[in-house]
Amino acid sequence: MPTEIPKQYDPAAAEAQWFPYWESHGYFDADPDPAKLSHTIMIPLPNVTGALHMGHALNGTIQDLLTRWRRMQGYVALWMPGTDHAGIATQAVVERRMKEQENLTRHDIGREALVDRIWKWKDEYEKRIIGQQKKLGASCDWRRVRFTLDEVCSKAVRRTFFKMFRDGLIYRGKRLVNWDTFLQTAVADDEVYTEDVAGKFWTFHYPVVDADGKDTNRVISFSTTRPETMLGDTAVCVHPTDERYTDLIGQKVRIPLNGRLIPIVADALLADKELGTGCVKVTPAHDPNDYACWTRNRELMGEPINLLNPDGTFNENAGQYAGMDRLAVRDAVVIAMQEQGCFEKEEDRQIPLKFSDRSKTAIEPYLSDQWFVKMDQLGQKAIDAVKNRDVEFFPERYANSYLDWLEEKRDWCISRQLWWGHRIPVWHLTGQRAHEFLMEMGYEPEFPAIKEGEPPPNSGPVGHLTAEAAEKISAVWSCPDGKPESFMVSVCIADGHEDIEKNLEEYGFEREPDVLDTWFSSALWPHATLGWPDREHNPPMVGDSGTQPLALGSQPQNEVLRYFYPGSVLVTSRDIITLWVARMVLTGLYNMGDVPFRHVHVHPKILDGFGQGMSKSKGNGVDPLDLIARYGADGLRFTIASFAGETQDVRLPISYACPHCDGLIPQTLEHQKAKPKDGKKPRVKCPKCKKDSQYTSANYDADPGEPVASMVAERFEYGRNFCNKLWNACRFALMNLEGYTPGPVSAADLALEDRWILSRLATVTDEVTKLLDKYQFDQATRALREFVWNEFCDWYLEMIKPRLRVTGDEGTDERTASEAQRSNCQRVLVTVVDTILRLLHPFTPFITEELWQRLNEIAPERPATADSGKQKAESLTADDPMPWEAQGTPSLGVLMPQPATAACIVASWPMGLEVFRQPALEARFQRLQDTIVAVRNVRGVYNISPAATVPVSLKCSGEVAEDIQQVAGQFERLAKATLQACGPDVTRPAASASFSLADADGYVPLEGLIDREAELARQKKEADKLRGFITSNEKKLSNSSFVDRAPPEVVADVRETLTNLQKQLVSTEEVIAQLSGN
RNA sequence: GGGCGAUUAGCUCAGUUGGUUAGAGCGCUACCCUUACAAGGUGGAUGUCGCAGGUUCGAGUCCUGCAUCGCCCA
Repeated sequence: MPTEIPKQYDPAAAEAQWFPYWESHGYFDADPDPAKLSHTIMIPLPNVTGALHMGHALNGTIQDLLTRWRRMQGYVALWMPGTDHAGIATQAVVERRMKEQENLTRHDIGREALVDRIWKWKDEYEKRIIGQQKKLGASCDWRRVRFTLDEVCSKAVRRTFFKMFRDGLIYRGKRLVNWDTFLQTAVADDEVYTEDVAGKFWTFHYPVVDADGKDTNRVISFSTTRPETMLGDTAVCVHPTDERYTDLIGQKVRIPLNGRLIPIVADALLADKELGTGCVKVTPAHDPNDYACWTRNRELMGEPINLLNPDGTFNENAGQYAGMDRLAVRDAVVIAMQEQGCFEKEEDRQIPLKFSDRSKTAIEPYLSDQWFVKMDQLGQKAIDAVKNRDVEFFPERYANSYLDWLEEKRDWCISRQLWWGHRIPVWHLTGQRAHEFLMEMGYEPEFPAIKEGEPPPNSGPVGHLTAEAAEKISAVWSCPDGKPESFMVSVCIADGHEDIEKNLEEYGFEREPDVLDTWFSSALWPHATLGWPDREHNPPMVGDSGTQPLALGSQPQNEVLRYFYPGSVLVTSRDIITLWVARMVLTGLYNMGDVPFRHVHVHPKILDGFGQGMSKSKGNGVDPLDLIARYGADGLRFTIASFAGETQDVRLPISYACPHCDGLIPQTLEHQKAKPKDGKKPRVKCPKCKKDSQYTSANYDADPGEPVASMVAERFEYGRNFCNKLWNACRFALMNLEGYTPGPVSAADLALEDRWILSRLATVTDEVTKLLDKYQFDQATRALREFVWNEFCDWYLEMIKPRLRVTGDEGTDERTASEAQRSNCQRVLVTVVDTILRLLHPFTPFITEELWQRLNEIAPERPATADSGKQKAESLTADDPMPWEAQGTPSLGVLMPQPATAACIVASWPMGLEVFRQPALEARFQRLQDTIVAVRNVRGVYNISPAATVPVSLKCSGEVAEDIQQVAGQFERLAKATLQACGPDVTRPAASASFSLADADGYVPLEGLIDREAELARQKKEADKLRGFITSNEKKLSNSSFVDRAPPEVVADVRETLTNLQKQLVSTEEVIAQLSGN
């Protein structure tokens, strides 16, 4: 049976088998269990715009790793899956495709039809994304998958909006926004990028007028890159201390284009004496800096003048230019200024221009009605949460970005002029009827004056129409000019009151067309997904017909929300710390009164081979499925985990694998950018077989049936090779477990190498556990890889081979002893393999499950320490220390057989191995390893045939000799050498190669093989190296400052090192003398 | 302009509170298909730790300045 194990690990087979197994056995399911602690991770919801790339794979790997690890530790570990509707991004993708393929705009098909199409898109990509996550091994509770626009999340959004509206935290105001004239919506700052484009820099002047409005002989010059905005100027601005202009401050100038008179104002923040003419025009409606200047000087300037229609043409405020596109107006205005004699000069210049990330068109600053959330109080609470460490960042430094951003307390613009999203639940009515409406509701509204761009002055408690209705309906009103006909009422309706909505609409109210910013709904993710605001029923799961009735407790209540909130850790990338993390904290505190998670782990970003972040727009994304197909999910995961440290981002050079010969073609920037031209898809040429082929691209799909060069990243061989090594180590173990019987292992049964490997195992277990606690996954993978490969495989497995072989004839004493030895050895081996599989499971779940199941067949009961085999946490409550925190030490280092769990995924995290830790033993063993390596070194240097056995003698103390003798038998296997002599009286045989270690000198007689000159040279080189070390150590010790001021243990260390080095040098010099002498 | 980070072997990266003459994987190289593993084994070569100063008995590590790159915010 054991011989059936293939020599190579087949990831695809394991993946296909074990994921459905886990899922169907309910191992991913997380249900409240008061007897255990919860561990909650909310997935940073990927958006449904497109498929996942390697950045998501890294993010997902870490979350799965943490979830599996905590599950093994005995927590009820919930990893909540789901996706984000990603308002503008998704709508833009669907609209673009519709335009390309059918030449239709959203206005052609209407709101309902467009939303319908986007839902279809969402269904397709949600399926694809979940498919990718499952391939990666994501152990989410897939029954709980959520979507930000589903019923549960929508209810949370609606409730939050209502609460904030009622509490006066939401207001509508005029604001300068980034306007996308193509998509005709405001876009957030983070959806905008800046690029330098070739532009022009014009200088004009305005005539200064006198008190009667007549032109004086003075003019004032200024420069601009956007002359068309002159039509909306409300002032020109100079620096208050600029002597060229001080006498003009307070006077007026005439805009030649339309004759309007505007003031000359002084503003130290906007005007710069050193720059250009020192004077700038002010167009508050179309420039953020000008707008800021206007807010400082509004009484001098009057209202901002908006020139723009939503589509980018100019409106009636532009006078004769109304209806023209803004760029056409620009040309016309320059000509008009020339004709008026007010043109001075024109230069070519690179101009930084903002573009919409969604439509790739230039952004126009645009004054429009938007909804805002006030950030003063909400923001402060979120700041406090981090300052008093209710929320901690790992690595710590990222708390700065969070705090700096929140400190600005900039109100959050939450409205988007889109059709895909949560429609704002506010109904408006303007005019007499609106006034009557309030009267009917029993209100005597006053006529407060409202200032543009400011929240309504009474937006605080204005809203409650009646105390009884305060949970359902809330309103604000405004009346800028105090006349009943300009009375405007905005009513917000809570969720679940369609009757009131209907009544309002019958009364004449119209619903707000805008939808909410996507981040508004994702901000609620940590509590919305758990069913908030419903506190009586658990949230429905996939396939449920309605809400879940609850079994626990006599009162119906949402146990899921109670149990899993707040979450444990948020795992994310640093670029959304402000956009998302801060807002989750803020809404969590507002809705739940507690933070959404205790820890925020910020992981590195995956860059391409050129140092660019991966993104859909750059076309450099790599589909994890391509890499999983080539390297296996575990290989991918292990490699990814090895990237995840706290220092920096990681580069991933990509190649394409030739479909004809598997030759590699390194990816270039051109490959990333290339798009089909004249119906032809770009191709790559293989340098090896010279054939060309289409290749995988994020920009388009390859033609069906074409051989396609897929993306590969050689760095993942790291993980793949490791998995294969593990596979073969376990294959060896399984092949040698024939006849295994469970039974106790006592200290007396342990060989030196057993005690060593168990000690190392205990040390590594401790290290890995601590590293995972600190989110240092890279170091954890290194520790594990090194242990498994360089200690377990390279040394332990080699050393136990003799004990696994049964010798002696049937019935003899030798046979009996050999069988007993084999049996003990098998038991230790089983323990070590079992523990390794458990330690590795969170990193490489598939292969460990596969091996676990195979191990279960042959060794269903395995020796373990008293503490290590049980699922202790089953009887754990929040008040108990977690098992790995317990200090209790089992009295004996004895292993007792215990039944293994049915699956690795539910095995317990290793613990209780501390009894085996023997640092002194590890040090002694290191000495043996050094000796073996030195012999190998001699063999290598002299190129001795691997078939030839060499004799070795060692000169060392009696104590060391005792250790060496214990493993004398291992010299043959490990160094193809026989230990001939060992002890203080050993002398150097003639014609031998030598080596010198800290506590032993070794000689390898090489009659006929040794080249005396070569050996002499080698020894001289060695002596030089030793002298170098010695000199530097002596220098230190002769420096009195060092001896006086350095810590005593450091000084002692140096002394010891020096003594050893000197001893080695003496030995080496002796050898040199002998070699030179005879 | 402000903040954060990076710069270590040909490539990709580690390097804990400063303490031998700096490490890993890949690649390169010599030998080996040795009864777990060639996705492997045993050896070997490879570095002015971005530059310039400073602190210190001692600096890849701390400080200052400079250069280059990346990200965030204005």
